[in-house]
Amino acid sequence: MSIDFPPVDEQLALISRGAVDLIDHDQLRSKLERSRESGTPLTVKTGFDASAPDLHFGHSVLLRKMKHFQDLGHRVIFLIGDFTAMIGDPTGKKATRPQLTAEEVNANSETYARQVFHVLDRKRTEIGYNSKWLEALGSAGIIKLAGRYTLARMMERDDFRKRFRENQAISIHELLYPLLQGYDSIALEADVELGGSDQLVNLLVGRDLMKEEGLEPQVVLTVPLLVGLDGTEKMSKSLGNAIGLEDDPSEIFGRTMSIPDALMWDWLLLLTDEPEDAIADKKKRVTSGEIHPKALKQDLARRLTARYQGEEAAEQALAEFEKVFAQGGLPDDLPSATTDGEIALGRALSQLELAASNREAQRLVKQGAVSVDGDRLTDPFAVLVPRSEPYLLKVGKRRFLNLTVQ
RNA sequence: GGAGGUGUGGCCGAGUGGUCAAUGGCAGCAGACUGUAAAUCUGCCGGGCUAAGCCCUACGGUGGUUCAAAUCCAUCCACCUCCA
Repeated sequence: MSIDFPPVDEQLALISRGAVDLIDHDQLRSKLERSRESGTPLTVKTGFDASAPDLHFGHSVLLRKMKHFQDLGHRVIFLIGDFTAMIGDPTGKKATRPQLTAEEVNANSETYARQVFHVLDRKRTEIGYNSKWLEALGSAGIIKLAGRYTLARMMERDDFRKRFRENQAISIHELLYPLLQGYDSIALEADVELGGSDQLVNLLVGRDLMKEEGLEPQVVLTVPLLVGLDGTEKMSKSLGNAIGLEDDPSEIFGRTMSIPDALMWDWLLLLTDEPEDAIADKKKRVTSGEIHPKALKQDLARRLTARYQGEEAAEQALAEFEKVFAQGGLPDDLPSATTDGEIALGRALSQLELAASNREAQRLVKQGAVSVDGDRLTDPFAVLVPRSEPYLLKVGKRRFLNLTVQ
């Protein structure tokens, strides 16, 4: 069966949108031309490390790029590195990574399989596992593969060179990672490989190995690493600056609102399909004072929430956000709890998990972070006596609780 | 095979017998300011106790020396470097 592809220039524009590296452009063009003439889709490979348990917006940048290819009619392979997970990608690392167990890999793969389809088209995505061919390679195959690359070339990499120079350990198996990843491209006969910009050197190894194998080398396309909520570090769950694809609507909305204004432009480019000139125009209008940055950020937050949680939930999240933060009001559904008998304020906070510990609770109260029925209290030993109406506890800006004292 | 080094709170990193719940930085939390931002300023930042105090736990593990140990000794573990 053959497919009608959009004009090559149109495809190139969408593909290169937001990209960091494209190696190389002319080769991609000729691949696209051939594909269009013959009606054969390009094979687009994206490897995912099986080490990340939950997907977040950072991953979605890459997933969206995959989606672009999908929308254009190409064949997209979501390749789970279950075999390479035994090594762990050394890219950018200062130390050897822990090797995952088979169980961890399996669990993570399942999570992937569920979460990627928040972005990708389920019916048109192939999921692959590189153990399929890497296991078959055997030790002889791996030695042969290793023979195609030299230590000198491997040490051109900044991460390895740096570790070597600083007398940090580099295990032999780490050198195999890029080679095995490159072998994936051979096995799949990939036309294009996508990855984060930190993956550039790994992806280029794939190109080299393909050439040696007598195949047409893959085109390498990298996308930027999304900067997280803090506005400086790349988004990662362990840094706590991430938004998960499966987070609650109010979380997605609220966290998006918390990014620094300056980060909005990046996010617009990488997380939405808004045309680049439209983004530039908005930026100009914010600078000139014509648009308030908050309005723009709110719109972005609403759109992102809607994408993963639906329009309705997004509207609700927006309304609630305005009510709670802009107007100091209350959220719609307040959590509630009940205690038996009178209780000191500080104790109530720790027992009800509004604070991590008693000491923490007392600190918060003393710092003026706690209000009861709208009045700030600063005495952690203030007693909440039984009454028919619940007390409204507020800790900081966003922790609320309706407390009934019986 | 030989010689040496390192292991401190979420992270980095001081501290080499008491004044150390442990300097400093980052991260985090809270307050002020705002647009819930950012930047800035301020405070907090192991836990328990109705507390300007007391107690418990903590400096890789275990055991010891000492009135007193993150600091000394022994031993074990982990990691690293150099020489061969």
